[in-house]
Amino acid sequence: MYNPAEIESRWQARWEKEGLYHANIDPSRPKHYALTMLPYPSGDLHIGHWYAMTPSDARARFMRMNGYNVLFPMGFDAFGLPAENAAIKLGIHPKERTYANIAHMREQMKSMGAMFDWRREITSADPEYYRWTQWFFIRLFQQGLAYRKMSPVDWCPNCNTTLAREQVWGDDRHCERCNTPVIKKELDQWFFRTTQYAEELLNFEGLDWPERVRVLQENWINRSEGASVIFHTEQEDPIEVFTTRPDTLWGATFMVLSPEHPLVASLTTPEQRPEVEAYQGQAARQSDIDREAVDKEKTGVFTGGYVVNPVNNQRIPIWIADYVLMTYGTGAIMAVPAHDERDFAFAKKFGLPIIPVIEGEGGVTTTEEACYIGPGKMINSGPMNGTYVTGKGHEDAGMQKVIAYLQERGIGKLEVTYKLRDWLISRQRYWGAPIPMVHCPDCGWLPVPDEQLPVLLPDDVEWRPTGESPLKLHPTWKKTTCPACGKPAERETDTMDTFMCSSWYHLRYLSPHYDQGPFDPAEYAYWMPVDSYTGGIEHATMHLIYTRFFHKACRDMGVAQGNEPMTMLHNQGMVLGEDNEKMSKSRGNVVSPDALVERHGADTVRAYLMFFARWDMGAPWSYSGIEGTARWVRRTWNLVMDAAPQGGASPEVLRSLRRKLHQTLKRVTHDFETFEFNTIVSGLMELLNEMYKARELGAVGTPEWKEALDVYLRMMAPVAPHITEELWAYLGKPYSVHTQSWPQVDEAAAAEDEVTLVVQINGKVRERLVVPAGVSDDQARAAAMASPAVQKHLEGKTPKKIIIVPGKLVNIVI
RNA sequence: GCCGGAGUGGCGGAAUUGGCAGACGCGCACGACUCAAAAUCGUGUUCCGUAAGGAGUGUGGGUUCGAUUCCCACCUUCGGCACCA
Repeated sequence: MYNPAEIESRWQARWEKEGLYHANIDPSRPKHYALTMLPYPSGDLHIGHWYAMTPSDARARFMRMNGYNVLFPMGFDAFGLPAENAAIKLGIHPKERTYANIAHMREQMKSMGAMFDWRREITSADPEYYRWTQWFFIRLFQQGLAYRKMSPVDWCPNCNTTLAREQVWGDDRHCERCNTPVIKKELDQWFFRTTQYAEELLNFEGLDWPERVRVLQENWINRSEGASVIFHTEQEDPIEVFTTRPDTLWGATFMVLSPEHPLVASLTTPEQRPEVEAYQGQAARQSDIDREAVDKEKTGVFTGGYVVNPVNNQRIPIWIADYVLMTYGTGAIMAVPAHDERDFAFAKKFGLPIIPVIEGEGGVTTTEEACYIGPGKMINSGPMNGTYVTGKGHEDAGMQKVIAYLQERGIGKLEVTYKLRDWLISRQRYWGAPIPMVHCPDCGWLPVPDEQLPVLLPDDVEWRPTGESPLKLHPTWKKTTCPACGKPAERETDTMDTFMCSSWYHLRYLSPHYDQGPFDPAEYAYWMPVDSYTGGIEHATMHLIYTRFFHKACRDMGVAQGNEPMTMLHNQGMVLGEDNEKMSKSRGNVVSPDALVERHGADTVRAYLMFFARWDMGAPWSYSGIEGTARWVRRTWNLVMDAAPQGGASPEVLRSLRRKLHQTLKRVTHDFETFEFNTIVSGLMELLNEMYKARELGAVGTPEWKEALDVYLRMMAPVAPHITEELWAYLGKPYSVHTQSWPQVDEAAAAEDEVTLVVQINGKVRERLVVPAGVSDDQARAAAMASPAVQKHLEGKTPKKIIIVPGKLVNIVI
């Protein structure tokens, strides 16, 4: 009787005791660093964690059986808001709660039977870990990649903290954690210069990553090519604008500044001042939601100031309008209403002149009614008249000509702009790694000396939210002395965004207790880079951009090697509830892995998660569906354990058993390589069905049968590690099945000796003929024509044409 | 609006390169075993049709001897971005 609970706990105990999954440097074997994104210790392991981790584990096991020395570590991304929020609600210290959750989840994870090397476990909230998070912050600061800036930031009034751009979601711009609409707040904050790597981050060379992630990152970074052009006010103040359409410069009839633009105050004439200031106040009070509504009626105010268009010396008015954003480009635009929809709408509303400067094919251009934004030849553009432009990027010859013209006259130059912004690191919260910086009234901002790291997070703080950083309210914590002059100074009281912790965790796994640096260089040299990274697509524009940035910055400071930290990436989809909705407690559709393991065993749960959907797509859960996989696992057990007829199998039966075995091996091997877990399981199911048939026909006891069992168990081992280990031992084979090598395909055995030849007439299947494999085209044609069914359908007509796909198909065209 | 993915039986899904659509599993139906039920085993299961046969991979076109697969247009849906100059 198959008893998964007993088998699984017994083998797990033995594997752990004997260190079966310990990964150590071994120069004699090729390495494989398999990494799956570490969980946040929310309290309970979710079926989604199983869905992410167990197929990744199976893949890691497959690689191990293929001769690789595999590192497959696990840890906890333990800092962060939810722990703090939950703690506030329940009155339990975040640290206490987080570590209790970790203890619980670690035990839950062990029930997966995964090949995690627990000796390498990390917890990002351990001082032993965040000492090095702080060390990296200081290195980035020393590289000039960390800087402080007063800036308007997205602030969640419920979480009482700042949010990065990607932590603000949806049309109503709400907090990703608590759904509260965010507001703007002006704060002095730490930033990392991710923008310095914008161009390099667009280069995915050598990365075996999904197209989807690449596109998301490209859109996020959003490179646009154009020119920067300098205009001068009548007071000779320069105003720089960025434009992707320098070819339309002759059509610029006004300029628009963002209401926050620094020059607005000095440009505004006394008579316009009241109106301008009122508009600025109104814009400041408006949330981004209102400001960014696309179809919103344009608003704006004339400043009273003018600039001169450098190409034609036209004097054009300067307006301010909230459709120009301070956070993109230079916060100022040249407005060309004739060839930009937004400028067109603005000009129409405020009665500003519209001058067409591009004429499309057939003389099409902008009229009072419609704005023409397509390609064409330049008109009304003085020396550039007649130049053909597409309006798309630097590669356009017309564009090059225009930019060259601007450059010669010192008016403008080639420019590339990115939407990517610098990474806002500061969080006004308690449960995070303290930013290791000290502010001295005389010396300014200085890093905490390395030997004083870690800057410990104190336990005795008032972590209930006040809108101020909890560390600021601690009576003594922030008081220190200046590392340079020794005078009293204050610590930075903000903590770091947790994405900082997860940007380098793959390095800490290499040597989690190493105290001479963030990682042991010998371990780094052997294991890095990560060969296979798996995790959710939701991290495409956050974690995966940050960790790439981090790696490149480390490379440039000589701490890391290579251009990329993770060479291969695969994303799993999401397991939805049975109701096809996202799982949530409030919907009551959450699937508990613990209950499933108790009922079916981990092997069945693992197998079902691999089988029930394409891994990269995900699908709704089905409680009845898992019965099928449970049946398969049980049938595997019974195949080995049940009494069966001995002997009597014909050579044909044995031949076809071997054929199916090696065909399956070929397929399963391929599917493991390409992360197609669902067809791995279905392939094994098919093979099992064949083995049952062969067993009924007396195959048991033959060498073919023994080979089939051996290979079947090896193939199944990565999917269902416990039952295969048990059956492997039962068959008297050497411990452990998981250290066996992956079987080799016998191509000759896998080859078919008969094939089904499909005969079509005008593309419709009319006959299926079983013929020997390797049949010649002539033989195929003859066999097809000889078929009575074919003759019947030919109705005596002569074929016009006969197409033959060797060994597969004959299509007779009449 | 822009970018990307997806659309195949009652359901989850399969189909190396343009060549047998629906593997595998769920569910369902019938049968065996059983006093009975569960479990297990067997058979069947895209739709229409008694059958011969016909239709069929979101819709409409196209290329081709042949299209789930390639091309064009569109619809639905999911995800991302969105006054980005």
